[in-house]
Order: sequence, then C-alpha cells, then structure tokens
Amino acid sequence: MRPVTVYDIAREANVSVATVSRVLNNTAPVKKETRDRIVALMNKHQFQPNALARSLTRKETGMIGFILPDITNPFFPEVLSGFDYEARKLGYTYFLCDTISTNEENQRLYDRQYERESQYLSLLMEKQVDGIVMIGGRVDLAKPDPALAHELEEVAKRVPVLLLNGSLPKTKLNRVAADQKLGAQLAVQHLIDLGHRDIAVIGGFSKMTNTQQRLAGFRTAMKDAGLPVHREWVMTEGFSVEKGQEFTTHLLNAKRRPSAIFCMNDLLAIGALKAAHRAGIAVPEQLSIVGYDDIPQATYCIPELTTVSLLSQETGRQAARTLDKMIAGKKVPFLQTIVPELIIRETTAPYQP
Amino acid sequence: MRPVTVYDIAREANVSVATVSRVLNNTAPVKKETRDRIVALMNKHQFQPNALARSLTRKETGMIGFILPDITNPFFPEVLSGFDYEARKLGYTYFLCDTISTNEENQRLYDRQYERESQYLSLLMEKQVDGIVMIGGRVDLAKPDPALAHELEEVAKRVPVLLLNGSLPKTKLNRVAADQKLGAQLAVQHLIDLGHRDIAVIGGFSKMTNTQQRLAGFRTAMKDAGLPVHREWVMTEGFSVEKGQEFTTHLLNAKRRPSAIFCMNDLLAIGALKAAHRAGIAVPEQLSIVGYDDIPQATYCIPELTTVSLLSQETGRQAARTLDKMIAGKKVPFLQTIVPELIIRETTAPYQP
DNA sequence: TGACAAAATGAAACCCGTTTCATAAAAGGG
DNA sequence: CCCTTTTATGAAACGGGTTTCATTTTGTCA
Repeated sequence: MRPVTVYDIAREANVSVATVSRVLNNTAPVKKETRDRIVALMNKHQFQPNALARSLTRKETGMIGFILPDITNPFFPEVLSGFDYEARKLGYTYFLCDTISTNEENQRLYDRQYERESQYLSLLMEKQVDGIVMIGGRVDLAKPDPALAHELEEVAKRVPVLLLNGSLPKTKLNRVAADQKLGAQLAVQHLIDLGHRDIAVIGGFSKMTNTQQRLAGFRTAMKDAGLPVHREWVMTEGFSVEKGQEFTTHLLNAKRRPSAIFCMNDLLAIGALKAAHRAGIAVPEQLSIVGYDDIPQATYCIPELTTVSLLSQETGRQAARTLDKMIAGKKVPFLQTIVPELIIRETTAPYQP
Repeated sequence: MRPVTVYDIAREANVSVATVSRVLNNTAPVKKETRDRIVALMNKHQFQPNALARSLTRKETGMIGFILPDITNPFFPEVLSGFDYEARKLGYTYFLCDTISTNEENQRLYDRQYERESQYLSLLMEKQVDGIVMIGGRVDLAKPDPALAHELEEVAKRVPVLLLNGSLPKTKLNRVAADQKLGAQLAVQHLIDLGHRDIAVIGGFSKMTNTQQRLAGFRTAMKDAGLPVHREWVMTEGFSVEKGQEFTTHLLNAKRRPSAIFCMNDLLAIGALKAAHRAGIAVPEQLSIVGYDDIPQATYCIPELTTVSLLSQETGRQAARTLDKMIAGKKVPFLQTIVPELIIRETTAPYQP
C-alpha cells in the first residue's frame, strides 16, 4: 500500500495541501475546526511526512555525517555516545562513517583510510547532510597531504565541518580538541611527583599530531624537573595492546630499566600491564604505568589503570552543540579546548629503589 | 553559492535534463559526443546529484537504520563493524540509533529505552530508510509487550526489519541469531570436561530471551552430566563488570564455593576475575571462569578469558547481506542461526581438589 | 454600518532529480 | 531508395512536501 501523503489528507479534508502543510508545521493560523479535522485524519491514517520531500525544499535535512576511523576502538564509542546525547536532543540523525577497511578475516587495514574518508565526504554531500564531524584519520596528520587538506576545505565551504581532537595544520577548520600536551604533562608530572626519575614513553605514531603533542608534554615535564630523556626509552609507532606488550617487554629486558612508563593510550598500557605480569614484575610496586584516554576498560584491568581522561563524552557533546551552532550560522570559536584530567587509580605508586 | 543541478548542466550543454539524467545513470544510449560534453561539464562544475531528489522519485534511499541499545557496550561495535563492512560494499549508508539514555553525568539509564526505540522507528520511517536492523532492547524481551510487538510488525509491513540475536516471540520477524543455548552448553561442557562439578552461573536478566536460553543450555549440560544445579549458585539480574564482581564476591564468601563460574557475558567475567583477585584466589588454578560474547577486551585481561564467541562480526555481516536481499524482495530464511564457538584461553583449568 | 486589519485558505511555483511518452534522426535491410 | 528498427533526444509529468502570493472571510473598532 502506498504511504499516505499530504494530498490524500487534503482531499479527504476538503482543503488544499497548503493548509495541511500549515497544520503540520504550525506555520500559519488555521481555523480550529479545520485543524482538528486534519489532525484527526492524520492520526487515522498514521500520516508520516516524507522527510526527503520536506528536506528537498527546506534545504535542511537534520542529518549529520560522523566520520571516524574505527568503531571497535573503544575510545570512539565514548565520544560518539556524548555526541549522540546532544545531537538527539537537537533533533539530528547521523550517518556513521567508519573509514577502516577490514579484510574477509576481519583484520583491520589502515592503508586505504584516507581514500575512504574522501569517498564518505562526497557521499555525505550528496546525501545533503547539514554538517560533518571528523575524528581521527586524516585529522590527526601532523603534515596533511595538501590535496587532502584542500578537499576538506572545499567541503567546508559548502557545509559546516568540525574536527575533533586533531588539528590538520594550515587549514582553518573549526575544532574541538583536548589539550594533548597538557594531558601528557599531567601524567608525567604525577610520576615525577611520586619520585620517579627513570621514565619511558611508549606508543603513538610519530606522524600524528597528537603523538607529537603528547611527546612534547612528556619532554616539557621532564625538562622542567631537570630529568634526562633517554632515546631508547622513547618507543613509538603503535597504539595497540600487542604493541604495548612488545614495547614493555623490550624495556624490561634491557640492562637498565625504567621505573615508570607513560603510555600514549590505554590499550598500550594494558599491554604494558600484561608484559609486566608475564615478566613477574609487580605493578605498581616495581613499575608504575600511566595510560591515556581513560577508556572504560581502564577500570576493568587488574590493577585499574591510572590514566589521563580526555573527557571523551564531553568532547562529543561539545561537538554536537558546536556543530549545531555552525549549522545555524552562528559564530563559534575556531578552537574549543577540552582540559584533560588525570585519573589516579592503581597502577602508579611512589618510587621504591 | 547554490549547488550545481542537472538543469545547470543541461542548459550549458544545450540538452534537456532528461539527457543529463541518462548520462548520469546510464539508463539509455546517448550520443558519444553529447555524453562527453555533459561529462566534461559535470567534472568542471563538480556536479553532485542531490540524493534527496533522486530518492524521492526512485523510492529507494540506500539508507538503513541500525537500532542498538548502547554503543559503548563493546559487544555492539563488533557487530556493527561487521555490518558496516558488508553494508558499505552493498552501497548502503546507515543511521546509528542508540536507544540508551544518559543523564548529564553520563550515567546510563535503561528506563526509557523502549520509548526511544519507538521514536526511532517512526523517525526512520519518515527518513524513508530502505530497511531497519534492531539488536538488543525490546528484541531481547522474552515476553514482549503486545503493543510494542504490534508496532514492530506494523513497521515491518512497510519496510524490511531484521532482528539480531534476539527473538521477540509470537511475532514473525526475520532474524539472524546465535544459538545461545548451544553456546552455554559448549561453555559448561568444557568446564565439566575439565572435571568441575561445582559450577555457578552469574548474570543476565531473567526477562531476557538470551538469558533464558543460556540458562537452559547451562541446565541441559549439567543435567546431561548428572550434576545438580544449586539454587544459590544461579545469580541473575546484571550484565556489568560491577555486578560480576559483586556476584563473585558473594559466591567466594559462602561456606561452600563453586570451583568454576560460567558468566553470562565477558563483562561479568572480568568482574569475576577482579573479585577473585581481590579475594586472593588464583585463576584458573583455584577457580575457573568462562565468559560469553568474546569481546576484544577478553584478551586484554590477565589471564585472558576463556569465552564463547558469538561471531559478532559475522553476525553483522550476515545481517547486512540478508537485509539487502529482503530489500531486493528476495526470499530469505526466517531464522539464520549463527553457531557459537568456544574460545579456550587462560581462565579455565582442570579441577584441582 | 462602513473601513480596515487580521485570519483563513487555495492556486501555483518550486526543490531536483527520474521516467514516460512522443518525436526526430540515424542505421540497417531488401 | 523506401520502410522498418534502433538510437537519440526533448517536453512534461511526477515524487511529496513547502512557500509565496493573491483572494476570500471574519473580526474589530469607530
């Protein structure tokens, strides 16, 4: 059966479609009697306006595109959840655009991510979304490919684009981002306050902005405390549990060991925890570990992770509110900074010689 | 600047919009010369067809609604990721509809979930999605509210609806679902094979179908082995880490302790692990633990969780393929069963008196 | 009761594609 | 070279709403 349209309602109510539309949207006064008749018919037929038709004329869809690299990375659902909360309240629906590739064996491949981002951008434009949020992927590049950056700016001319937790230098796109450097400083300062002097950093990808910033925070904290940074205690290129395990095993097998490890994310920290456990080293008594991101799993480990919270939910909420303002044509600050918090749990303890 | 339309292209190419449309969709032969001219103009102006207008006439949108209870529950991103993989290949975009409520403090509230599901259903209808996938929430109800069930069936009359991992008895809606009972049997049989006789079950919600089925699997396995089920060793109403910890602490404090615990999901198992650790009980030497779901975190714990995999990714993929067929009007089996697998890792060991 | 503003409503254009139907042009067959 | 197909193309309707503009009613106040 064909869905009921405003024409059907209009015919049966002996009015024009214009009047039906007015009742539907409350855009102009309609005589009470007429209105009641129309409303009754709408209920009777369970009339649901066709959003496509509506959006076509209104030139707004209430749809947003949310582009992220990998929904199975637990950090993103947190952000998304905050975004969802506000977006829903503001009347938006959103397309989830995951840019990761997986092969048939469900292994994640990051190689064609940017290509996929581009595909999604143009798909979202066709779908006439009101705005686009991007997190991860190309947004995290310290040196963005000029072509990519240009493409994003072109898109941003047509529809509001908001970047989360990244930067994309040289472009001037609006952003909501946590202060990554400060987060790292907080973490490392905490270790220093506990008496640690031999501190290693593991993880991250050197070409990513956030890695560079966190590393800068690490260096600043060390420098401020007059502590040296050993080259062999800075191990990058990886963000997974496996990598964390690998890095840590390596550190623990060296002749000189750090007494504390600052991990670029919680997954790495979980890996570090596993490596320490396998090596028979007690955490936090013999080795302090600090993570980054405060994913839910940080409290699932034994012991629970001390970590830096980027207030992921809050970031998502902020994003929705900001994007809504941009869509409404209001001015918003170019950069909204989220101030990270150190969450002290169980993986850090005072240094014991 | 106003986006370029087929009319703009047509005017500049000195053809009618019909011809432009034909070039766009390859629906009829167009003289090579003309086609080239039009294609060139499209590229020149970066023409992107308006998907709204297109969908309006075609009566298909390539959009799907994916309704789930809580994206921060790590089980769902897995399913979603599999779904995404196939859906993308098949040319669909999807709206993510999270039905959980959170308050300002980011606490999750499950009380208004069904209400939200209903809202999303009607929103998705308005948006003219081509199909709807539902997982969790109302789908897991062993005794569905008749009104809710009726609503879903009404929706299903207009647009293909596919339920994942649930049942909704008495309705005849298509489903893709793991064999929950078998999964539980696999897990419990494994414990029995290891020599355990004192086995407890924790978690789940008694009004949910999957809980009832898993419980049935537990009972069957026990009965087949001639083992008794102690009432006080069956503890339900909860699915979280905290609950797992609470249940397990309770079990370990009792005068008689089980030697193995079957948990209704991995989160509970992680909680059990934490409780055992706090109580100074070694896993798996003194206590064997089996989880359910095989979420990624199952390998992050120490020791790594033995658990039942529901092949979440595969479920998602299957869902996408099946829904696509339904949309195409092809016949699909009412129920597609996913056969769970037992993943033996480190939290189970032979019974030691 | 007349004058004028406000309320109520309809006709028609518009949004941007797709599709049908009709016509014109080119190609193939005898 | 004429007739029949096939190819190529345009005009116009359509999908389902919104919105402008004009017109008719109704209400209010002097």
